[in-house]
Amino acid sequence: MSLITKKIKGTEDVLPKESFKWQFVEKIMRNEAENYGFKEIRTPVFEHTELFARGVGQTTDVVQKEMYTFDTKGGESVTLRPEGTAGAARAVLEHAVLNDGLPVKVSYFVSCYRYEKPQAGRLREFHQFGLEEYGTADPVADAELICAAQSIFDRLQIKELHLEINSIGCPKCRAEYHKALREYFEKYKDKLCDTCLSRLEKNPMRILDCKSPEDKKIAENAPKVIDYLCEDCNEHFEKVKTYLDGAGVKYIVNPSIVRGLDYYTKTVFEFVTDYIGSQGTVCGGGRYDGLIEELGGQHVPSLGFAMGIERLLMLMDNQGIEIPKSDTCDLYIAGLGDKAKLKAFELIKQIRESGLKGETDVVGRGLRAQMKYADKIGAKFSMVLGDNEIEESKAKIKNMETGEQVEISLTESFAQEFFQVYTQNRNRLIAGV
RNA sequence: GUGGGUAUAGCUUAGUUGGUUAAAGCGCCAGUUUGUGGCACUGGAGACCAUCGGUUCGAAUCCGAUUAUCCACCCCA
Repeated sequence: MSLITKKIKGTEDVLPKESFKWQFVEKIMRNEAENYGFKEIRTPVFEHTELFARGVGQTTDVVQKEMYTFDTKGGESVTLRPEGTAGAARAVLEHAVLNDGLPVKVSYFVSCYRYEKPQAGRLREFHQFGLEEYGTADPVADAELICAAQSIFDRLQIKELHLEINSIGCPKCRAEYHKALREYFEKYKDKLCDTCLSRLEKNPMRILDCKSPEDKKIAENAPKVIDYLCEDCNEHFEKVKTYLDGAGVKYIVNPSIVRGLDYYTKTVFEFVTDYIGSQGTVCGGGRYDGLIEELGGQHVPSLGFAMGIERLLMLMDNQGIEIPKSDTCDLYIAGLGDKAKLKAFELIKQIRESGLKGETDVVGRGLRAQMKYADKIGAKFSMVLGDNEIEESKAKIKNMETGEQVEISLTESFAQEFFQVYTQNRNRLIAGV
């Protein structure tokens, strides 16, 4: 296949037959975000490279080897966003949104870009829905945020998605912990895998979630973060758990949850499933008390999460969760002959102006083919329009499911009359008659 | 970046030990006479068998390379 009809590696098209799935989950996410008091924020796909380097962290894989970075004609380095948090934080800072009163709660739906090798649940262009909250250090905010994510999953009827939480402490207690970890793993230096050896220098916490069985064994007896949390962090974590218990949100504490982005502090969490292959994290987030300061603002304790839409959709698919299709057509008018086709064209416009979905033939098909088409697109009602109908100024509306026909007139009140038939039918459906 | 699997119509696949016009189901289009869809029937369009090269009288089939794609590591949503 030639280049011009080939999509870029790691990207995906959402085709007309499946876009309703995206629209459905987006709708629920936006709605639930509103219920929790989050307002949408929209930011550009690209930012100054420096933002991500500072915000996400110089040492992270995302920044070091996965960013789509390029120079503009003006010579500045810009980067396609690899995640949504940094851009949102930047916008909030730049426009002094924090002055509008705290907390500031924002939601977003964004495409993200990372130059990785594609596999199940991992794309180069992917989509995230996220919530961010700025200006609260209270553990109740952590719990509320997690609740919001849980509510979304509940409304989407997702099962077997486990919430795992942990606390990685503040920079102070984490430094202590890193030290202890290094001391511990030094003893097993000759047994650790190569990647873990380099982690020992860079970020020893990552050794904890190494998949290698041998390393896992060694990590089992490694010092736990929880034991190294300072009093403040420990109390915070305990309270988060208490609030979650209070809200009836089930979780397990997993000390090996680490999170790969530098900005996280204290509470971190993931929603994990084994329904979608090895990339099982559908949602990840936590607290990032230092981020706003890192970007040049005041000390503003904040937190947030992001969920991967593609992974979510894959999960729902694999669990056989049916997503309701939106109605495609309320009335199809089949026209016979030039005169009738013109009339059909006029009438269908009235239907659309009345707020309903209407279609008529646009490819020049015969009656039978038009009826087949009406059936195929799932039209609720159909109407045949020929010379007879025009002469009598009356036509029959056919219920495509029951075959039942009702006569209505082709006057200016056509759309209203159809609307009556339409609502009567819908009411009967609701009443279960 | 490192491994492994797979490449035949839009989709799912068949193609027997290399042997003439590459097959089926679904989907798509048209028709089954007089103005009504679903079912059924008939017909049609649609594939240089991923690409390039090699072995052979002859390759979708064997060999090699390339590309794409999938899966895993790594990393993360």
